[in-house]
Amino acid sequence: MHIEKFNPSIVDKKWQKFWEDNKIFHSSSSKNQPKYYCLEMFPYPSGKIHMGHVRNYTLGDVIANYKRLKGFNVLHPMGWDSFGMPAENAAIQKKLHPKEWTLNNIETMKCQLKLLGFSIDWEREISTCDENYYKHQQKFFLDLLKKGLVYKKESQVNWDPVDNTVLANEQVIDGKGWRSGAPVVQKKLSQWFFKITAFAEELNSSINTLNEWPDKVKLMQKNWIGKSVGCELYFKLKDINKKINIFTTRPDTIFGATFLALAVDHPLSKKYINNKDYLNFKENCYKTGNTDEAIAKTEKIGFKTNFKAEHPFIKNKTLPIFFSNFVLMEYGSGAIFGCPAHDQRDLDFALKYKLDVIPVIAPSDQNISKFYIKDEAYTGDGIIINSDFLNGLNVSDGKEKIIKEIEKKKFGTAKTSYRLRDWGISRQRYWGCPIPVMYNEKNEVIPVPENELPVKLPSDINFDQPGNPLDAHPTWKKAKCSKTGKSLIRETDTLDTFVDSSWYFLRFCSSNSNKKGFLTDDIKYWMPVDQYIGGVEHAILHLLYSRFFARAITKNTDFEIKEPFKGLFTQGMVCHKTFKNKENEWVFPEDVIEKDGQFYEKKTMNQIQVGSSESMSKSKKNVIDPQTVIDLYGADAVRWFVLSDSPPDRDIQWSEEGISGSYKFIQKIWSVSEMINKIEEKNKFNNLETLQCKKLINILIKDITYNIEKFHFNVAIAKFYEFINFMSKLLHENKAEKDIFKDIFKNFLILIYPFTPHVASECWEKNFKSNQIHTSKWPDFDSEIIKDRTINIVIQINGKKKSLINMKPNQKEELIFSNCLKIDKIKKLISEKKIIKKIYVKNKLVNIVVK
RNA sequence: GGGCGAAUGGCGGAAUUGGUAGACGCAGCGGACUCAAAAUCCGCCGGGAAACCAUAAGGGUUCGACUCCCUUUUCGCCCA
Repeated sequence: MHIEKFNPSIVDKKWQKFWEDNKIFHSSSSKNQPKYYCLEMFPYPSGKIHMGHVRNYTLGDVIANYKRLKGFNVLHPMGWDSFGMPAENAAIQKKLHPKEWTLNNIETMKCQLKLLGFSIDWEREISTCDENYYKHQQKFFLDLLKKGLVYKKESQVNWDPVDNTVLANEQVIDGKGWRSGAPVVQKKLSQWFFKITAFAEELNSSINTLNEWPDKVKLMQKNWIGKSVGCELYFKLKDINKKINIFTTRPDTIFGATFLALAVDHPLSKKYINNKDYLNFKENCYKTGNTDEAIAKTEKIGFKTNFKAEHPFIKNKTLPIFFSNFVLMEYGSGAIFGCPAHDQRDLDFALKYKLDVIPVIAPSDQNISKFYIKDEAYTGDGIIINSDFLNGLNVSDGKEKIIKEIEKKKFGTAKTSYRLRDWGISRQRYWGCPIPVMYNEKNEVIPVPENELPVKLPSDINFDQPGNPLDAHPTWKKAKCSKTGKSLIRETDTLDTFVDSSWYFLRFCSSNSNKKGFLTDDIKYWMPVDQYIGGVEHAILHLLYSRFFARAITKNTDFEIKEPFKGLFTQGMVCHKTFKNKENEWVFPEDVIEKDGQFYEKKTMNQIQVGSSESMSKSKKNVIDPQTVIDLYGADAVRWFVLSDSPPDRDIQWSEEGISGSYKFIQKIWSVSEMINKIEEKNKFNNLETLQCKKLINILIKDITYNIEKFHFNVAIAKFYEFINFMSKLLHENKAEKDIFKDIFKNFLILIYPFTPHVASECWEKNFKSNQIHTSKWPDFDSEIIKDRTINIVIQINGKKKSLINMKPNQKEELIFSNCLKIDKIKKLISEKKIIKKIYVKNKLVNIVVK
């Protein structure tokens, strides 16, 4: 039998054209059908798509296709996160206007995404640098200004004195500007902020409702928000009329307090500015540095003062006061009380300075009288002891009670603090959304009237001078007040690009609405995003900002959004081996050739050092261009490969063998299809194998459905291999019956369509004379056919597998045991031993415990 | 330093969550077809002659542990 090869370069284009011409992937505007919103993080248009994009969008595409076949109205859009620094760098380096550079890149990348056959609704395409997008953002900014959620304040920034610009933390490398190389200075600058802290509590508590998010991401957000519940507490100083304020999250351990520790520059230090010993000590403290890391690593040292603090709850008890290197003025009030028994840092300090250690919490599973602290603090929960009215309570009840008491006696107040800081959104750059405000001669903020929006970026811009190009523009910033006619100056800062991406998922719901950023009816129907897919690198900022911004802009509207992303999936990275030549320079994989297990540089045939496999990055040149691979193997093979080798949430190793294996599999689907097409009608076997085939397709339906729902695409793929190998074998042995095989294959094609839509569509057309596979219904499996007529029951002795017994399911326990005991091997193993216990797990195993 | 997670053949990984460890793929080995090669097809493929031993190492819980608990080691991510 001669079978033509499957030719992806022709077939891919054919179907991509068909899908586009017939608008197959456009979501329906009718809102009667159940909806499914599948969204992948939109790309920054940096030039070409990379393998990470391919993986991300393939994962989403499987889900989108699957949900369509399941009968959902699917929204699967794509857009461009198109503002940002690289466009300005390109402008400087290549003398290209940022807009031109960006639009070119979008064009290229859009073509590439289409080459992969993704089922994207391109009619909803958006781009954040488009004024039709950012004009709505400017409106939202003004809304938030009205709501009091945007404000301006002075803040410390990283300032590059050569480029005259603010740098983000990640643009500061070893204390120097990444572009100028000049030492960065700290500067106070007036900047715009979003009041994300107003939502700190809600953003924190609502994390618990996100049960389709990875625990890892939820934890990272919780840690970032950093809620700590505790109280402020005032200690009176003995003999002088002064108080020291401390913040603590463990007021329940107050009876175990044996000292106070203050930051070296605490206000009380003024009393010691003439004390040489103190000054020396202070000098020493500065040496240790002030990062958490430095503090954790260095030995805790203290300087004992002559002051004593009165214990608020124990009459006549005083606590010594130290300056120390492990308390910083920047945190809280620069003072803590030390409870050595229940804090390791405090304990280390107490042991060094021979201070009392009073245990006040005992583990509940231990004998209290025997419990004592040696050199390890006890930080767990337990029962409070040695603590007067708190005795017998657990930690959380103790906290509650002591805080009440503290407030009652006016020794302090309950306080919840958050690590989260307000979000600084000012960027001194050109290629971003202009902040729609102006200033009058008194430097007062005048919001741009809504009917004057959008504030457009000027297109004539000059990057020759350092600093903010907008600020340097000769005319742009000059404006007039529409009411008074007075001259005004525009804000020349633009918005952080994280603002752009904080609401784009709302825009997709109404992407063609000109008047409003989104329409209530649309977001009521489409939101929340049912499945969001992207890299874990956005686990904190982007996802937290989106949760905040969606809340903020829908607050007090007719549809408030709590959580924009119902389900979140974070995919792993695509890795590749790294190559270095003799000169210690990175070498692209395409310039390397393998021979007898050794690697050589193609040009010179010099040997190449092979380094570890790392996530693909341009700087290490360990990148594979998706375009080349698509040209060579076709879209389906590439899609298949990025899904096949590893679970989607882990890193995947790109390999030449892997992609060619995927290509072979695509060819195999085609050859099975062709063989089925050519089965002779007269073949009638009704043999065991065809029955088995019927059973296997039903098992496959079950397995694929289960594994797609669980995001176990790599397992789904293994199941496809297993099935097609079985079919292929029967076809080769000429044991296949036409009608039955066609029927089975029909279901197989529907199942594999979400993964490899081109080859599935082509096989469908060839076998079933229809180009409508996408209108198929996802098949259900027949649970009767799946059932085994006989089952293997494992026989264990003392929990170890010794034998198998084949029986009909649901037999009586006694019968199974008696059959087991008839087996020679089992007889032998049991002889001379006493049967202690028999365990039977229905239809699975028996375990005979002997002695 | 703290928080979180991971470790299974030569490699990537399965094991529907406490019940037959190693599915499936890659690499490798043997064979068929071919003048030959590629492609394709058919076998084998953790160790051990076997009893058995094996899921990073050691302990525990259990009739039974890759799966749960404790200790150790290594690696990864996050916060500083």
